[in-house]
Amino acid sequence: MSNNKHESFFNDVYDVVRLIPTGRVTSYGAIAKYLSIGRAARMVGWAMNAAHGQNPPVPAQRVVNRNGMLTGKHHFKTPYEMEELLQLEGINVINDRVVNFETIFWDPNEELSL
DNA sequence: TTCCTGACTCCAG
DNA sequence: CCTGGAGCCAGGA
Repeated sequence: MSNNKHESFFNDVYDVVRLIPTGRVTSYGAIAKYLSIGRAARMVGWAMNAAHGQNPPVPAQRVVNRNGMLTGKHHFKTPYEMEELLQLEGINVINDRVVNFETIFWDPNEELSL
């Protein structure tokens, strides 16, 4: 990943998100921890806010909060898009929450070797 | 410059 | 189990 400060921070986040396998999800906090910014999980969400229109695309729908809830759904084109994208990838969502979250959770801190 | 607001988490009651 | 406060840090007013 890059060495620069905040400019590359967004790109670092995007890179990690792009590595999330189809059918899996991770959390803002897990990404923050992986990027060594510890508790600044909000920044990951902030980065997602600017992730629209990136090339290659950033699968922001695969990033949810620590409980598997789709807290960012309102930031998509429509409030249903996030859920729909996940369903297309085989991820079930009920009541704004990822079903079987614990099982399909993908932790960059474990899946990616530092 | 100060104040406020988050696509978050953790911890104390 | 639920609620509130604090930490986090970048931007906008």
